[in-house]
Amino acid sequence: MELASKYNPSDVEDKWYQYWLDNGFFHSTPDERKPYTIVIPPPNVTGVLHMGHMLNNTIQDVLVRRARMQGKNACWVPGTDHASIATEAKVVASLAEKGIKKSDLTREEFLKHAWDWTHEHGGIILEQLKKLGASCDWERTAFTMDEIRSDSVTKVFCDLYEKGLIYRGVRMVNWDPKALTAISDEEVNHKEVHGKLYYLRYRIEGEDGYAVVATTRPETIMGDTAMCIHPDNPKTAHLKGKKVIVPLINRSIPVIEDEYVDMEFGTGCLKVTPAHDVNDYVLGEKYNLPSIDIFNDDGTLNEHGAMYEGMDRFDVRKKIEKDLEEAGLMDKMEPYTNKVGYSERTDIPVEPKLSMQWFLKMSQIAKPALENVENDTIKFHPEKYKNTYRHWMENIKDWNISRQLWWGHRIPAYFLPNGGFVVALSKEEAYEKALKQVDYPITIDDLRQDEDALDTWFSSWLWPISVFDGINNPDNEEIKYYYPTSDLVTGPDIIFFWVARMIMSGYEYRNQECFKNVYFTGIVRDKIGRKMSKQLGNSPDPFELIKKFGADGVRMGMLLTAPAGNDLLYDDSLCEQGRNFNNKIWNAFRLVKGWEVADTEQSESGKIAIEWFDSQLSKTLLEVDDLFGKYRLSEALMAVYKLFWDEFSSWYLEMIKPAYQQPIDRETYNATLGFFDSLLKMLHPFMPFITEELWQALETRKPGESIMVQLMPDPKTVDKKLISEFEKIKEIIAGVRTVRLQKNVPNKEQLTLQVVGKHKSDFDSVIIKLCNLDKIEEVSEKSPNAATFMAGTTEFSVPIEGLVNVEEEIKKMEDEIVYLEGFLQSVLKKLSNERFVQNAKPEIVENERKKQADAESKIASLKESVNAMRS
RNA sequence: GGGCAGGUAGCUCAGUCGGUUAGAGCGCUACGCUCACAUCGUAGAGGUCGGGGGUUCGAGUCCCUUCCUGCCCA
Repeated sequence: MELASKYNPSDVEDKWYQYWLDNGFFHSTPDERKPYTIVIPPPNVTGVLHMGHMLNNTIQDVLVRRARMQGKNACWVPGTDHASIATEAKVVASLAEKGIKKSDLTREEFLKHAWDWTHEHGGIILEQLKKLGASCDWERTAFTMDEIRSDSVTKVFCDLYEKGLIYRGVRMVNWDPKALTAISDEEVNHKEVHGKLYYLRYRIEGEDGYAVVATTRPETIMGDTAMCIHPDNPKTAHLKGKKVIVPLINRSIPVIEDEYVDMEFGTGCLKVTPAHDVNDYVLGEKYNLPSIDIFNDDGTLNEHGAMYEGMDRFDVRKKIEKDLEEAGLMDKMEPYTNKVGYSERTDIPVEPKLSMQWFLKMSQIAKPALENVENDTIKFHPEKYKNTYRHWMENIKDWNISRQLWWGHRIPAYFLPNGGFVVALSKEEAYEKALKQVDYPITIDDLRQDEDALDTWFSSWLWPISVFDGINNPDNEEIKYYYPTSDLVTGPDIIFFWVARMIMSGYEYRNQECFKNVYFTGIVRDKIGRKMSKQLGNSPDPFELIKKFGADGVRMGMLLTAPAGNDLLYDDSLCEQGRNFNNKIWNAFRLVKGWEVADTEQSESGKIAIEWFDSQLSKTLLEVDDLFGKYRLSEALMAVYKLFWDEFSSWYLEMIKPAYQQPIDRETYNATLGFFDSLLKMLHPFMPFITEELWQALETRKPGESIMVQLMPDPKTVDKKLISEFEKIKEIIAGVRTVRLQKNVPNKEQLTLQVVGKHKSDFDSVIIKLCNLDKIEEVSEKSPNAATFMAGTTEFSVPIEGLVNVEEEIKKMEDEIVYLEGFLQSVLKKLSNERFVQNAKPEIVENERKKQADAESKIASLKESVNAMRS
């Protein structure tokens, strides 16, 4: 077989993915095996794959493939969510390009456009995942707005309403004037903004003089309905019981007193705008103040804005500043930094706004969700996120679940002609309920369904249940088999949006955890730590990367430096490392498959190599198991990487490698194929494509066979003694190599190795082979013209006629003696300390004694050599 | 302002119960195109663990304090 010296991933990746699909290896149905389930964090249906998805889905695929190879019935459910705000915004924008305004369309017409858009762009991202090798059960692909999921959402809404957990009310909400919808508290990002603090003069009614109010938002004065002072503040005491005049519009408002006012801040006078500030809203409620809403939904001022009607809120701020100055009503202005809430979706400042919304009461359903994370029924990796989670859960607020959008699940509430509403699964059912509720004649057409849609998270929080249809059919076979799911892999940025709420719905609807482990990935950043973003243009195109480094290379790149929860500073060199590793595997395979096999007697070094590597492999298998158990995937990969590259390629293969153009004995060859088989299996979860390609070429396979459905090798007993003895052998070999390098002795020139004193010769065949020696001999005194080195406590020497500079050798040894004596001193210091000997554990003391003996023996032997060379 | 996480080699990170003169990968340096691989091989250099104080026979590890970074919340 002729194999190129470089591995070319693009030759094989599509072929094997198709093979896996054709053989149905990704598909799962319930059976008697143990289930292993992951539900994908559904990406936005109209999104495209970015580096975060690459990381996240690589991790999921590694977990799923490994579980499958452990004999579990692995099921990875893919899907997308409808992302109501983002998608609606995209559809509105695309319609605008065609000159169509959303307001000119009916709801039905708009939704048709939205579905068209979804069908056109939806699923691109899932196709992209296939390039990465994702072993999702594509037959199960779900969408948050498909029929099963939509029915589940409606059902859950009705159920929670029946339970009294959903209510409707006027509340101050975060209004996004661009998306034209309310958003939840979690969708607001607070940013520091450099602005001004304006000191405005409010004339006191019926007398001369002003009360000065400090505000960052002078444009809201038209909504003022009171001024508030602290009852105990002497500075403002003269205002008690008075009325003041709102600047420019000359409306008279009362002065109220409340301890809420911070006496230190500004002037001690607070303007109260109940319609436009959360805290003012509370004051308004308390003192029964009128609310004057001065804004339209799009952030322009309405008729209450007086002369500013129709202008945008930020334009008004500039204009009113001038107008106030001209009117002599601006006392002063100061630079000021404060925090402003921005919409996560549209990145514009959120407007606090009073509006009628639907809310879900959280306190009750949060309880089991908190408890079961606290008691590790659901484990977080890394654990530190438990803190974040606890903090949020203990301070939880009701969830605003309505959105003023069309794209999404419409709220199943139906208004009655003369007020009131009913909540029902369908309009027909609503009509039946309505008939019972009203005492006047109505027809079904008199019912008007709420215009609003539900928050997207109100559908994704059901995901682990709804993908198995566990809401509509709570007793179906699939939900019973696959639920609770095993692992969830997601970013810490959606711990509240999604993770916490899934946990709640899990307990509410299954009375059980929805997953056992949550693996929080880091956020992928660029080399210098910036978040990847389109604006910065610092995000690589995943497909260019796959083209350049191969899917396996990119997967490895993503994993290597991505310990859970740590941000990943992405750099192309990571994928390069992955690609290089693939090439290493490829070439190791080329070497092995290139050998001619003969039925000759097994070589001594081959025998030793097999015995040693067998143990080494088992040792790594156990390590990898342990690391996976702790979700330390990058370390698990590194363990396999080192096993393949260092132990297998650099040591094992060199040990068994036949001489040039010589055949290898069959016994050694077969063992090597066995090792290769095990190594490929260990590597497969990380690098599915190359491992399948080579596994198929390792032996003749039957159609329909695949490495991905093989079982992981079982670890055998690890011979620790053998492994540690072999580590010493490596040291000796490295010593000889160093001598060659330093003395410029080419490899082909045979050398003799002398051991000063006793030497265990079991591994001599290996040392002789790897160092190209003619023999290893024990000597009582080394040759005068020899380069020397220490391995352990033993001194070795390599006689090299004419190449050894005696002074240099002596200097080298003297340096070594100085170091060892320093070391010995520190050991002796410890041992001469009575308290150490008394208090430390016996094995620690014993170890120090051994160190002392070793150091002394080394020093003695070196001194002897120095003396011998001097004489 | 409150809370959380973290500061260990040039970079990214491990470091368990306090116990070898602190580890890995990458990068770097020197030499080498030895017939699997230069996407490689061999060898090597490189940290005193953010600063200060304390506990201890012994501290990267425990305590206090301080500085810095990131995240979350208000």
